[in-house]
Amino acid sequence: MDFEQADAINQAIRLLSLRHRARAAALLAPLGLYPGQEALLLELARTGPMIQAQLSEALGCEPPSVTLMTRKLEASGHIRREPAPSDKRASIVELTDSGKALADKIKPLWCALAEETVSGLPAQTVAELPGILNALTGNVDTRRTRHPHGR
Amino acid sequence: MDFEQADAINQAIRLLSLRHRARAAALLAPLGLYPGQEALLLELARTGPMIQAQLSEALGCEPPSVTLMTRKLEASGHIRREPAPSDKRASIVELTDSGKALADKIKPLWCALAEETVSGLPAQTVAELPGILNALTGNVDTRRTRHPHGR
DNA sequence: TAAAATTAGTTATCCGCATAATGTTATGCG
DNA sequence: CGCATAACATTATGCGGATAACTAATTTTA
Repeated sequence: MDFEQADAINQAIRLLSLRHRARAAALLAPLGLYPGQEALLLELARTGPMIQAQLSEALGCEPPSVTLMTRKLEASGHIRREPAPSDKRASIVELTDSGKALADKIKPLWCALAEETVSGLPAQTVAELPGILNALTGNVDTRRTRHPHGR
Repeated sequence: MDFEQADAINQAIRLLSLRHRARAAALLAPLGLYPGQEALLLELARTGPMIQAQLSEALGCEPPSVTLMTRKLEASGHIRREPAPSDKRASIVELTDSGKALADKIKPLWCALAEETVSGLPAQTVAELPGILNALTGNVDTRRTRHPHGR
């Protein structure tokens, strides 16, 4: 692949990251949320209470990031952390009523963001989009797919 | 659009951002670069010297971000900043010899990253990918959607 | 031409996310 | 058993990127 084409792809991904995140930030700001926090709330709303290690896995970010996110969301009253009875190392994270209400407010915003993002594209492209993006992600994911002679 | 589908799209974009950036970071680390800096060096290599406001426009990030990036790249000797003769407010940014050499080292890495990213996808999808991603970006770009398509 | 508005750049501060190092608890094995 | 190792969580630190507030220089306009 020549550099022009490679740069077009890499730059497009970089710019999409910046703009999609910025747009998400603008939509979430009225709810008092920063981008990234909505993923945590939605995951808890979808799957139910879980410990931080599971959240870290589900969100695809590292445990220290989850520590900070949960601390802030706990401070704002949207989640609650309780010690896990079966494992004294772990904290079970769950939504408060406030957090559940907030998750319900996020959902329509999330739909609006996705619709805005794909507007103007052919329906077939939209339908294939998640699969394509996940394939790209899987190709560069060094998190789960550890290589034999890596690190 | 229902929430499931919307979330699949938004989450896929979020995860791709994280993973692609992380992979870029791993590739750039041996060169002493952090992700984001390569875009600045490549833009200068492509277009030549320009003032920071033009860099900000080209990179799609805000002027304060450019201030920090240029300061660090100047400190590591890869770029040089000179006062613009025609406008005493502006600084002209250009690559040093070290910066030019570094840009040439980045290019193969950038090609490798793009190839890795799209590996396994049908050639037609790869060919359409930049256009699709740019369309998505344009849809959520609240910054300034002028320019058609350059580079 | 003097005043107002715009533009270039910097500083300060915030957030998300990362890695490294630390303390604590579980667990696997000899 | 007991001890080494792995796993959960946290703290500290650093980077990219954002906004807000500011200085200084340029342009517009009254």
